[in-house]
Parts: sequence; structure tokens; C-alpha cells
Amino acid sequence: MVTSKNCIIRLSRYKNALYRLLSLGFLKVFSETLADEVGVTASQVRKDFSLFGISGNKKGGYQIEALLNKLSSILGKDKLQKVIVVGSGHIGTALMKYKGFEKEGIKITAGFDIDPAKCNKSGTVPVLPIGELKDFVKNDAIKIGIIATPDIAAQQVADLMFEAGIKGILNFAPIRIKSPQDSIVNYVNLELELENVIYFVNALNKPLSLSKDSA
Amino acid sequence: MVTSKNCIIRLSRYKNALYRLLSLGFLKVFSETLADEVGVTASQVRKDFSLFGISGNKKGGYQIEALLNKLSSILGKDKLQKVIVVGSGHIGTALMKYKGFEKEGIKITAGFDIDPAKCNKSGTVPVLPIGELKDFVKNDAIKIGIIATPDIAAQQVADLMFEAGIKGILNFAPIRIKSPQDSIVNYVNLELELENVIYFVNALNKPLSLSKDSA
DNA sequence: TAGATTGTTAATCGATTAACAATC
DNA sequence: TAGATTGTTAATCGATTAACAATC
Repeated sequence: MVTSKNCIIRLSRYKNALYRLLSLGFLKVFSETLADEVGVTASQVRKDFSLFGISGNKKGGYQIEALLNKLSSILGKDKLQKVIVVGSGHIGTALMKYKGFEKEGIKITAGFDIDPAKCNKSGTVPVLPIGELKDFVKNDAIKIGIIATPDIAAQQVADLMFEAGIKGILNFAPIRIKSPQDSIVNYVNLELELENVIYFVNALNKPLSLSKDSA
Repeated sequence: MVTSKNCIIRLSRYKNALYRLLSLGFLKVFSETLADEVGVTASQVRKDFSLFGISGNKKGGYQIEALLNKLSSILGKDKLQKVIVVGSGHIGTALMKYKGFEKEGIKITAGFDIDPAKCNKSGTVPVLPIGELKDFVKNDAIKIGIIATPDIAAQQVADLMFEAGIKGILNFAPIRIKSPQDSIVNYVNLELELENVIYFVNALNKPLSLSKDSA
């Protein structure tokens, strides 16, 4: 892989910051300014851009609008991305109802659940029986799916998704997914993120002995 | 900081894997096995453990139960951690109702919202007016908070939290939080995670020219 | 004992940062 | 022009991995 995940994450952050700057009336930006905005170094910004052949003006910095177009195209934001969600528990439902995706060109076109009682074809985002997933995904040529099921179901759901032609998964279940070579799985693990915050809060309180002391 | 975020994240993963192994009836584990389970190298496992003065038996590997006790204590899982949530939109509400935290010793004791219509003192997790946050947090000595508000409100909410004595924040709003030195903020940005999956799915489809071509 | 595994040191790898020539 | 900023190369930094002596 030529580009690291972190690098792509930064591109997204640049994009978000640039929209903010644009809405404040700015037309161009220096690497230094953008770096401050996002919390990285100016070197980092220029390095990232050069990796993607994005260039600015030796003196005038970067044209924000042109930059946004390039970043959006790199990130696949130039066309609507259709996504499905499996699992209509608390998290799954929240994602289906979440307004933040639309403005990013991401549309959740359907949810799926194994429990018929949770299905509902007539909602804004219809929730369909899991049995219909394969046809739905194939018909709409959907490539991205979200797993928001209990962990015991996650691998099975992932297998079904891959079989249907899905290539990328965002997985909320706290379990490692086995996936084919030509696919990608990203993880969001809420317990783990909270646990991490807890650790560092506790560590801040302790005097300063985090180092090795050998039990 | 002596220990990196990634290292702590791995400790959490080790812990989860060890619970799984324990439930399968194993009593001890080699670094190699645990590494496979979590998807890292055996060196990594031993290195991480040695950073925290955790030692095993030169031949017999590590006692799972003792290991779990140590990891739990390092991660602060030996006592109940009380957490509040601000913002009772889709995500905030899902978090309040989420069952996964309890088994990890994390308890969401209250939610807060600026909209009186969304408040409800009698639910399983009461949702209180934001004005009551400060007293509530102080009285219960709460150190951890979750922000699930719109991005425009996030910084203000964070300031209020810090003022009340909160030291660690998990922030779901897609905005960078300015925070005091003695505090920590972790970010969960759902749009960004999805965007990342989208990028790599598109990149997998493209032949193989991710490299620089200079515009 | 011989074999296997830990704990730790040294080597490697990759990502970030600094520096600076090119140039507007 | 002089000053400022880019684009890129080289240096630094930190994290991961390999190797191996100690030892059970």
C-alpha cells in the first residue's frame, strides 16, 4: 500500500478544515495555516500533497477551491456513495438516522436485521430481512457496508456481505473480521476508545511512574 | 508520555482475547498464541508486557488469570468508571442505551441536553438540563465525559466539562477540541472512518497508480 | 539434558520533521 | 529585487521486529 491510513485520514481533515476556511471567506491558504488548523506540521501538509501530485504556487499558497476539488476526488466524494447497515440495535439505528452523512455524499440506502419484528420497509431508511441483503447489494452494486450487530454475528454477516460483492466494511462489533485479500475492514470499538480515555485520565493522576519497575 | 496510545489499545485487545481464551478453558498462554489471537507479533506482546513489568514463566508462558488481573488494573477496570454523555441526539441516545459498556465496568450515569423537551429525569439513564451538569459532575466526582452534540456546540460543552472537573473526553463531534494540559481528548469521527473505507475500496479497484504523477 | 519460551537488546522499518534550493 | 513559500531531499524520531542469551 503506497499510502497509509493515517495519510488518508489527514486528507479528510484537510478537506474539512478547507470547507471551514472557505465559509469564512478565504480563497487561498498556506501550508502553515492549514497545518495549524488541523494540528500537524506544515511539512506534513506539503508532503501529503506532494504524494498525490497536488501542487500550489511557490508564493501564493494553495487555491482552496481547486484544492477541495482534488481532495474530494481523491477521497471519492465526487459521487454519491451508497452504504448499507446490518443490525438495527441502538447503534445501527442511530447510524441510519444520523444526519451527518448526507452532507458528505454518503447515503445509507437500507438497513438489515435478522429479527422480522425490527424490519420495516416503509421508513426513510427501510429495514429489510437479512435474507434480502444479497439481492439488494447486487442490484444496487453497493460496495460499502456497516456492521452493527452483536459480536457473535459479526463474522457471519461479514461473510455474507463479501459474498454479495461488498468490498469495504466499517465494523462496530468488538471482534476481528477475517476478510478476503481484495477488501478492507475498518474498526470502531467504542468500549476500547473509552477504556483508552480512562487509562490516560488515571495515568495523569498518578504521580509519574508509568515506567517499568518490574513486578 | 511513556506509553503510546497504540500500546494501550493493544493492552485492551490482549485483555479481550484473554477473556475469550479463558472462556474456552485455557489457563495459560504463550506470547505466540496471544499474538496470533490479536493479530500482532509475539515480540510485540512480550515488549508491551515488559513495559508494564508483567512477567511470565520462561517455559510455561503466562497465567491467564493473573495476566487479566494485571491488565485490568493497568486499564483501570478494577473499579466502576462513571461517565456522562452530553447531547441526546441519535448517537448520544444510542450510547446511553448501549449495553456493551456495563460488562466493561463502565456506567453511564446521566445524559445532558440543552433542549428541555429532550430531558427526562426518570429514564434508566436520566437526561438532565445542561445547566445541572456542573453540580452533577462535582457531586459524583466524575472524570470522564462523552460529547455527542452538533459540532458548533462541542467546544462550549468541553469547556463546561473541564470546568466541572472532567479530565477525559471522548468526542464524537467532528471538530478539534482545545483542552487543558492535564486532560485528554479522544476522537471518534464516523464520517471520517467511512470516508476512509470508501477511499481504500476505490483504491483497490483502480489498477495500481496511487503514486505521484504530478498534476 | 534438550527443547522451548521468555525478556531484552540491537536492527529495521516507516512515518514525521527539518532544512533548503528553487522560484514566484 | 528581497522576502516568502513551495516541493523535495536528508535527518530524526519512534515504533515494530528480529535475534539471542538466559533459564525453566
